[in-house]
Amino acid sequence: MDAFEAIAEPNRRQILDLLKGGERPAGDMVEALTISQPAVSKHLKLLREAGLVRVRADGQRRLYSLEPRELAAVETWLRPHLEFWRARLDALEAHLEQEP
Amino acid sequence: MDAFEAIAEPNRRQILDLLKGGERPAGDMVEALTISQPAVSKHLKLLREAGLVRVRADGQRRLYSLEPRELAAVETWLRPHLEFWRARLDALEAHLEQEP
DNA sequence: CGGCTATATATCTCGATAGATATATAACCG
DNA sequence: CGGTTATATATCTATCGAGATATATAGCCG
Repeated sequence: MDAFEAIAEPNRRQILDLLKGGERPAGDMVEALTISQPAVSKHLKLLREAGLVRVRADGQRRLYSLEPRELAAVETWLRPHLEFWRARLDALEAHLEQEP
Repeated sequence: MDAFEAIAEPNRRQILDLLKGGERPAGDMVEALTISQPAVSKHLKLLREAGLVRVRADGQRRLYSLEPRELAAVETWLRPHLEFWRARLDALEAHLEQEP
């Protein structure tokens, strides 16, 4: 599963949002989400395989953290579109200023 | 279907990429992609419903163009993550410069 | 009108995904 | 060791998404 599919799922985006605050044990995600522990574990596995998070063991806990490399790939696709959009907005503004 | 799910599909990303070049008839997308005409039509419908493209009729053709409003929602989610990433890269660079 | 072109919709099938419950693994603690 | 906690895996089910083929709609042209 690629990064685009990975971030298409709301629970997974929420996990990534939590990890913006720094490294966190899997249990934190289970608490924060409204789905079962195994479901969270499965999402974490997908995020790992998509290269969006890293894990390290800490006793019986697993500490997850962001691995932003693959998110950058999303941005690489998205950026030209945002630029296209900004260009159109700029053109619109210029037009409006022409006839105020 | 929201914008995140919409851009998760490669054929749909390719359609959006084509439309960066400006308004285009549905037939152009059918030519460019390797899937059937009805499959393309279905993707176009999804993109319309997701608010990512607009259509207008031109005789028997339908002209599609980008509607970037919803893509901005993706950026809104993505941007803080990219900033998190940049902060870490900057920290790494600073560290490397410390010991050259 | 009749045929042709462009596009959309209907229907079906297959594979993938998300979830749940049950169970396994494995580290810690007494 | 035995129990407890934290997390992962197995299995099953229901739903969904993407594709194909077949068909409908609708505008154009002679």
